[in-house]
Amino acid sequence: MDLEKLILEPKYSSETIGDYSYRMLRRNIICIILKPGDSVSENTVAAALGSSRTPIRETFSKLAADGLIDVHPQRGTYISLIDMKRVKESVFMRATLEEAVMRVACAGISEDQIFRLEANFNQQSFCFNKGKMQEVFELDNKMHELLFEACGMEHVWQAILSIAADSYRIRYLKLSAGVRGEETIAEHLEIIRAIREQDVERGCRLMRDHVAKLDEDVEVLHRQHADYFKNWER
Amino acid sequence: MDLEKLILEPKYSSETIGDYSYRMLRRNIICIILKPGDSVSENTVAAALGSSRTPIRETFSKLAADGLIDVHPQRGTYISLIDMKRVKESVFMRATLEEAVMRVACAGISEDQIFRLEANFNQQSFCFNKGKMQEVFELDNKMHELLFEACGMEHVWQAILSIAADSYRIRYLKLSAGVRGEETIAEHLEIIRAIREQDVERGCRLMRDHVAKLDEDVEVLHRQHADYFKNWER
DNA sequence: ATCGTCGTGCTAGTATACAAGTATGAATAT
DNA sequence: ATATTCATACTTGTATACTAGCACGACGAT
Repeated sequence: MDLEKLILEPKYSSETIGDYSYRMLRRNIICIILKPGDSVSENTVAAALGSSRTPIRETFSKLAADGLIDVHPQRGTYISLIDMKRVKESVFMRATLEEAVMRVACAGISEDQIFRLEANFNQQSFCFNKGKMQEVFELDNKMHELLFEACGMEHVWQAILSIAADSYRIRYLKLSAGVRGEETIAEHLEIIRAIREQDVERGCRLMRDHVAKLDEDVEVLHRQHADYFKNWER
Repeated sequence: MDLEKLILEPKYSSETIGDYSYRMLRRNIICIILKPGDSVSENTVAAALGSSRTPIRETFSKLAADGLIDVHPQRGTYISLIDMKRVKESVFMRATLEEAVMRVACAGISEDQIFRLEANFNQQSFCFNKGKMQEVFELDNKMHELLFEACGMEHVWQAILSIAADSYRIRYLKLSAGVRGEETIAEHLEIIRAIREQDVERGCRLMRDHVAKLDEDVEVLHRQHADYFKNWER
């Protein structure tokens, strides 16, 4: 185990150690700093973050619920492999729900909500041109969250997140590999335009296709890092 | 706080105290033994279950994620009010996803899967006639889980569960009040029949209506227990 | 050389003690 | 009678110590 390379942002003074360690660990797992199969232990993480085991245990419990770690009592804990079965289900779920939400959004959301989406897109475009892919990644996620929020579906987005962690790892790998960066942003622009023009059918189709594209072009990832995956069978 | 009336099933020897306490607390909250607004504390629960605070803390963390308790640091923890906003989102999500899953199921699932659904229905009907509403409640939930499982969507069902706790409390209240018990079971029969006959459109419509009916006839609950709810505005 | 035994060190699960902040109510001053 | 102060008890957050079980390697018997 090798936690020196952990990316550690500063801790907000208001947040508890438990919240902080969850934020950091989740981020490091999704960004493949902690690699699938790597071993972690409550003790070493606690030491790396300069805390005791108690708040780390809470964090492990949440990460296990996310499917990001596998806890084997009395044996050890490991960063989970990316489960393609889970990814497939996550894509099905997102495609279904985001289409339904697009139907609501295209029926009409407030001008302010549209502005927020456009402002987010503006930042995405800017960061992409500057090569700040980490920021693009987070803005992408945030844009979808904004859409659910605009439709009063915050909790539905939370539910999606609860099984989307593996999809995030794939999305991050693809972004790192330079796969489908520009196209993705272009699709975002089209989606926002459909919302503005209240073009329901086009918007739904765009969103359905957009989400489904997550598991396109993943073969190249599998070739490079076959040991990151499980339940691959395509 | 008044934990004498907690229903405590025996603990499986294999499960940890953390898992056991989560199972018991969740059950007692959903069955309104612990009432919305009631105060609970890590200490008193630990004492009631004869354990220390550590595993109870994990349980509290999970219950908070489910939206079943509200933790106020240094002040106290309370059984959360039933959030009608969350219920509304949960119904939207279930209606959308269960329809999509029905589309898969009606396209053809194995004979064995259909048998399991029918066996479950048979038990539902039996228990209902015997007045065993607690069992009916659990078989109802199980039936929907079986359907997702038959379509290879176990994780999607898990995601639904992650925001469905409040809906469960409502469903339980309705069942206790004798609201729409028989109709619900009749609908289950129709749904299974549609699957067997591979009648996609009828199956989807039945399921959509079935799920949406959760927030029908809830006014009577609100009249009886207005203090159980928040974000009521209908 | 191979197999089995046992000890050592690691793991996660649990118990307990302490820290820091909040609500409450009694005591006191006005 | 009312307002203020302050001690106290209770809350969750954190740290630490202990328990039980597994992996692994050294060592010895065969």
